[in-house]
Amino acid sequence: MKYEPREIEPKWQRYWEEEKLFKAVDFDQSRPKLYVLDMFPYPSAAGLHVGHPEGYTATDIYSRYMRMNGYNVLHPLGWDAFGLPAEQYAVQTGTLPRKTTEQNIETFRRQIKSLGFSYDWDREINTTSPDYYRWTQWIFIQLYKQGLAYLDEVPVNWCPALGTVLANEEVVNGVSERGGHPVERRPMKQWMLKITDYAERLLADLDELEWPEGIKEMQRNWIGKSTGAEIDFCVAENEETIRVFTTRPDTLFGCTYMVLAPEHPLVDKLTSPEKEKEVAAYKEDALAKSELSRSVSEQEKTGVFIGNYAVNPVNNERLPIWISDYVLMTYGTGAIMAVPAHDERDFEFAKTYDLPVQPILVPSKEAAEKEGITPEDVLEKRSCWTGQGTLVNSANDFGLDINGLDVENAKERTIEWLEQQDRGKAAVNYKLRDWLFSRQRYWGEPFPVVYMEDGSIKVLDEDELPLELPEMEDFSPSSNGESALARAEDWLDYTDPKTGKKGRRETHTMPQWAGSCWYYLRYLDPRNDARPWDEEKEKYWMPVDLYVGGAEHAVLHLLYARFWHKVLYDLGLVSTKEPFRKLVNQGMILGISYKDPQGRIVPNDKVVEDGNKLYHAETGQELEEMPAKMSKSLKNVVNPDDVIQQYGADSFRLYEMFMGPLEAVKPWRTEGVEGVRRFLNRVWKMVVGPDGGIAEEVKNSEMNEEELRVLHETIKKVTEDIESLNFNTAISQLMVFVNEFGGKAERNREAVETFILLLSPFAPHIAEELWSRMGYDNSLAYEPWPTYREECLKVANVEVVIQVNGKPRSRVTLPADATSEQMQQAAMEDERIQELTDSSDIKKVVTVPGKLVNVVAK
RNA sequence: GCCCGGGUGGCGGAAAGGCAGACGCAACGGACUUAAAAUCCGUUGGGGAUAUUAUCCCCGUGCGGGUUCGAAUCCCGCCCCGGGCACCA
Repeated sequence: MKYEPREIEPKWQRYWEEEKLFKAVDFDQSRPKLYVLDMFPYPSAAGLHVGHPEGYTATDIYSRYMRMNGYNVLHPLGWDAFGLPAEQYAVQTGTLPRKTTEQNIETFRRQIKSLGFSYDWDREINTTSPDYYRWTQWIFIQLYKQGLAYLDEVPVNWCPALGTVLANEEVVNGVSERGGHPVERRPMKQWMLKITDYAERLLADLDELEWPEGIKEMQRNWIGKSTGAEIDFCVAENEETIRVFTTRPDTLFGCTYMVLAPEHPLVDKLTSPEKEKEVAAYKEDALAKSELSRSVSEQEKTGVFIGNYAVNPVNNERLPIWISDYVLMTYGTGAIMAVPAHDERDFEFAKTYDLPVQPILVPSKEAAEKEGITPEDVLEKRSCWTGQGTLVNSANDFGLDINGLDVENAKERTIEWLEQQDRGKAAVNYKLRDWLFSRQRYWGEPFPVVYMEDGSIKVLDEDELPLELPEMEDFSPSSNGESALARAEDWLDYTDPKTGKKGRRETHTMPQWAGSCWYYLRYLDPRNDARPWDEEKEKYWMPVDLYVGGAEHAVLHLLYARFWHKVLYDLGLVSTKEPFRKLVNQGMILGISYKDPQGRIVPNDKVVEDGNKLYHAETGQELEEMPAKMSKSLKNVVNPDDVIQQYGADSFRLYEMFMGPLEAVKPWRTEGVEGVRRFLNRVWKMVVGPDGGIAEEVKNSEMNEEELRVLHETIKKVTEDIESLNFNTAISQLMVFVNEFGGKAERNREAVETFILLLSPFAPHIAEELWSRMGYDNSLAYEPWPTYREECLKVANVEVVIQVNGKPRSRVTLPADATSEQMQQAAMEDERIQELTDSSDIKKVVTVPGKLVNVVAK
């Protein structure tokens, strides 16, 4: 009887679902809890692609394994379904987003279920369901009440093509991350979340997380903490002071001019009458520039002198004040002290406008040499030096002398002096900015906010939630920066049920990230309609023990969710400081593509095969294989439905895990799926006979030493590899087992049963089927995980390598527990070794017990 | 430019400082078959020597050095590829 995944897979999927086999039990005190979470998918119209199930398979294997180890596993899934792509798709097809979203979810659910994952489907959630988003709104209200949500008129990233503003995180190189449309800066009234209040904690608490170092580093860079000083500069002939932030207070004596951001509030006040025209023109220019042109660093520096001077607090030198767009209003104080001798940007600007350069720091000869310059180059203003060195020309008559100090001590001393003089203080700055939280879109959570006629802002009461999204025929955004909701007449008008006062609802909606900021908490108590979650359940299940998802969420989702979690923690609503204890990023799966000799990637439908070679159908150029990101345009997308149809879900799962390490980027090869399918065929034939019963070779026979060793080696390796998520090597060990036992005339029954259990987390359908054919009535999902016996791993004799000067020259078989002396003796007696060493002196002999002897001879 | 990853057969990839290439794919040879597919068995890093089939030698983990009895693995200096950040004072 043949292995037929198409028959057995749906059967077991039905069984698991009907029996609710993977139900997570709240408050089970008899077993330790384990929360294993996948980043929930965004159900697109294209359906699942092969990248999604990679992480899901990994967490499924781990969950199934841990259940067999006696854990009470919470492993849920849901849908992150609000957001721009769904709305755009709905606009294109002319259907309601709610409808298309429902269809997409249905497709995703069907596809995911066909892979046999052990989710607790009773906990399925959907961010677009009013039962869910009422609590997203509720959390927003808590943020508002904490003063962490505020309205601000800010220059934002307005994207005309998408008809919405975007967060800084959603703008990449000046164009929208989705779609690549141009983005311009434009002042608008927006909801902001004060994530900056949490910058320090978001940074510090990274240390306690078991996350990939790279992701933590990316978050650290994003938060961008710098320590330095704030220094006040008096303006000559004026009452004003200009405050700057600098990380290099030690270079204050080298400051020769100042620069303000063009938007700086003091610019107009400080501009001299004769410079007004020029300044106004420059400001207009700078503001019109998009983020793109403004952030290209190679661009030449421009600026305008505003006709006024500030005073350097350490030496009373007059410093011309300039404006330039290389100074950003959004970082620090929007003003800088320029130290051209020791800052590349200031140096470049000073060269352009012929401003004075004052060196005050000399590098050591060696340090300078490494950069290909000399200390004289710095002192004679030919080179800019930003590294370590010794301070010079840095003393005044008012008690500050930092000459001869190194950078660190000079910083400290300068700050001390500034504090004494009341001219500055130590300060910390973060690159992180507040989170722009509104979108001019229809398909998102409505803000529970009303603008009252008297000008006040009212957030809705808890009993007014959910504020449901009105159903609209036309939900395209308006061109003036308001969302479609501005046209929802009936919905807009609000009358306070208690006071009777009237108002108009907020027409913006929340960004896609809102729903995913707290979904892991809703899984704990998904049907609670009195509270977002039960606090006791939260205490039982949290934190998430393992979180698996793509690295593209390194800063966005993962930073936002941590921020909300910390707010909830401060409100006493959650019991842990951090939501996700251990994080793993699965690597992308690439498609097979081809490149021409110029390195250009050619779409797969333009590739023709002739003999063993590949050619471009049109140009005739010879092509070379090259993996590339799967995309419709390259025609290299693999559809999981096709793979499952042809090879089965177990083969699909096994192949995705066998390709290579979970975190690595790997190219998809359908031949590889055939390989693991062949493996499962051999597994089937190892257990099942031609009549469908147990194969007659499976019996209560004695195992020989080698079989015993392979069995226990397999238990050990598979166990350890699942623990460390090295699924590829676990699978190769399962293959080793089948290579050993598969063709044998006698296959020990116990060994075969153990093997089925070891295989079950990876290929659960075939494992269940074999288990039941072995005569068991119950699912194997809660069978105890096999354990290995140390003594069975040992073998009586081992082959010991004998090296001469580190090169393997001979091998001898010795008892595994041979002593160093015995090994040495065997090496010396070896004919080949004697031959090789007889004309030289033996200097020493190194032995590694059970492995190797190295004879060092000269 | 800066910060992370990573470079091992034809390909995906294995290797607590101890026999490099486990496991799989592909390829080749053979068995079965009228034939093919499927399946099974065998070979497969490169070069060379001896040679009735086995034995041996040299080279080989991006490049160049170093540490060590011994390096894919550790250290120093480069090159290339992938990802992230990018006028953040």
